[in-house]
Amino acid sequence: METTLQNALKAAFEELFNHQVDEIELQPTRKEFEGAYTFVMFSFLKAVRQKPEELGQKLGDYLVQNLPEVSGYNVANKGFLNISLSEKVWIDAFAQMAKNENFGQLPAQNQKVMVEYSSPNTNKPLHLGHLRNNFLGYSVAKILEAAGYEVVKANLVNDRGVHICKSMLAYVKFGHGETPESSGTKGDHLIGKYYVEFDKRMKEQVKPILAQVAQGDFSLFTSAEQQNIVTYQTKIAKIQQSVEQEQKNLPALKGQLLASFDQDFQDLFNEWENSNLITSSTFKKHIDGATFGKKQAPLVKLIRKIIKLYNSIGKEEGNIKQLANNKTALMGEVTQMLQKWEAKDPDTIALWKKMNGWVYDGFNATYKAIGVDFDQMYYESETYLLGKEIIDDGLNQGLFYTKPDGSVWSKLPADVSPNDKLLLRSNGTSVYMTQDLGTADEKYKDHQIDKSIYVIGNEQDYHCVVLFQILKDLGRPYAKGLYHLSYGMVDLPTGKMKSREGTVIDADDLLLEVKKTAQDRTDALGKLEGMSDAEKEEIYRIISLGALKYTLLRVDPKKRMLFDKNESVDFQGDAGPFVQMNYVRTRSILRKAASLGIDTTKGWQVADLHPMESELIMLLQQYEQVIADAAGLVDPKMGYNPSLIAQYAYNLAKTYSQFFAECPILKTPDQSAESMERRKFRIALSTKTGEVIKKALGLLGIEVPERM
RNA sequence: GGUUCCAUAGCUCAACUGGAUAGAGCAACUGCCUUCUAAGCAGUAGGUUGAAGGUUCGAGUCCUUCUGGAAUCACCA
Repeated sequence: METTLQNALKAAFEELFNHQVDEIELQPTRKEFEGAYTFVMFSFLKAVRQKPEELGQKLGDYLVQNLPEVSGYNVANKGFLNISLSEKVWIDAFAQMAKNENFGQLPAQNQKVMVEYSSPNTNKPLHLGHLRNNFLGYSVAKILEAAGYEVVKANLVNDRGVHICKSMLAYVKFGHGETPESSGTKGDHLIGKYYVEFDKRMKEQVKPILAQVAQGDFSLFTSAEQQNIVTYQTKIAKIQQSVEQEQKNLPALKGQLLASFDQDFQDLFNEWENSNLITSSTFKKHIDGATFGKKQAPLVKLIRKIIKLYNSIGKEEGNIKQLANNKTALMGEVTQMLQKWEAKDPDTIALWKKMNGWVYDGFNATYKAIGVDFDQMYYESETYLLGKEIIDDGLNQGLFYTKPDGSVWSKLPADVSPNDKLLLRSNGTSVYMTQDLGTADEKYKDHQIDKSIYVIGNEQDYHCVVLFQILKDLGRPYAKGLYHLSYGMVDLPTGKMKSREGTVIDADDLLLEVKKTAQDRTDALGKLEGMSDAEKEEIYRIISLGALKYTLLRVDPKKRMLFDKNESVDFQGDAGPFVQMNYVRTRSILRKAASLGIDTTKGWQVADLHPMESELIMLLQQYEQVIADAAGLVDPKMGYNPSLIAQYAYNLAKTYSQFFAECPILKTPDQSAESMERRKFRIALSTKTGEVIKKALGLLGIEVPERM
């Protein structure tokens, strides 16, 4: 229909004004105005030298005369041509849609796409951030399938390296042979416990080293490291100076303004000042959350500045700590263990396999619980040696070069990166980037994919840019199909999630909590009476997952989002359960219709439409377009975006809810044939809406219950 | 310091990529369950889109500057 209108408008321009138009853009008419499609005329006014009202009238008349489907038009706000379609168009469109079982499945693209997501570390359990990643990846895969692609879901598990050895070592030293069975702990959580344990022990060991450094004794470090430490310390000293500079202003401002703040603020301020101005996150939180008067602003601003400076010092100190960590006895043992692992020492490998097995059991349980799966697993333990032949390839092509110490580097265009990228250490071992290069080749070898989507957080934007650039420079055939679906971090009200500060929301815990809420709410409504416990459990599961997935997917993936455990998982309004509930209503209608003995298989005949009916049909008709948008068929930059589907599903559910409240479906005013036909039509409309809701939610990885 | 991203109602998010009177939900307030599932529907209130300039028929969206926030820039992964 849209293209018919576009062509007709093009023809109109040519016939009426002898003016060639390449592209006509139509948009759905806004709800407040009469019409189905809107043509924005502004850009054409000059070319055809017409006033907006005249042009609108001429084009409108032309459409009405030439297209039987167009029932009318209006020109609004000096430039918007709103085109109305006859009700018959909508009725026919719906009749066709209702027959189409494959509605929502776009024609085959004859292309293969790989979506890589999840990519966990085997040293700690999954948390909220992973959930966003998993839900996004799974949903994008479903959307691409609906858009006609063949999809391979891949998971690249980070199962080797220093961090894995940390938990292994901690387990050997402090584990006393504990197992998931003996401790009653899920495997991934058990390993996570030892990773934390390692960190704790290392912190103890690093203290004396740091004390030594503070006294100017760098004897433990190599000369290069010593240089770095000096650099860091110089930076710290410089920042320290700035702090002192700023601090000088503090007493005066304090004397002037502090009394104007509330008691909470004053208390926190005093505590902060007395603790030698050490960053107090509670104080910062208080400042960020509060509003201040204009007069108070200078003091607040100064405090902010000082806190920020202290944060910078913290970062620099962190760098020194990092170097010091490597000098601890524990880290020495870890390095030894890694070398043993790489040398395939039987005991080390056996331990590694045993512990990884536990983690995989744990992960698989969580994957199963959240309803995601994979077609292809990759393990870094198997891919970390890949990429070496790529090094040769790049050296031959003159894209890489070798430094005197034997390390290999990649040249990069200045606009991509000012620094060259290390690919091979001087000791000949490969880095993260090298592995990823190799894995990219491997993926292509395994599946001949046309497109490859990496679902990775935006903290790795730079890494992906460099990775893709190198592959492009190397002339890899799949390079143009690479796409980094860069999603924003999930923030908590307390700020960023940090495992060290214990502010991580664990995935398994969260699932349990949300399920409990779903159960309480469902039970309070009391609609599940007479069902078995197993049936109820299943419904709690579906609703809680729906609520959780919806909250994480309704936000534009690119944007960072805030997650408040107490408020974020909504069950009302713009939320998963609301959409699910409207599906349930359509099912309820069907059940009731069957019990009334209404034959829903036969067709129906209506001549006109209630406004809510046409609105529903219009929305239903947009479904396939929404899939195309969400899959990036129109514009890849806009695509890979489940939030478009979530928004659509919510709109459809909301519209159905209005229709449901306004239009009696089964109840008829009389027994006339017309009323009977109307009833059958509304049942069909209801059924189709339910189908589309189910399909749309399916693209988000959300299931629907039959009752709730 | 360089680069990139972000700032919209009290809160969480939208706004079809430059279009109409900036929309939803939550929270607050008013109505509506003897009738198809009220996790609902209808309504009220809530905005100088961080600030100031600019580009044009038209700016939340593009450009410049400023303010505030985040990420990143390793022989870590």
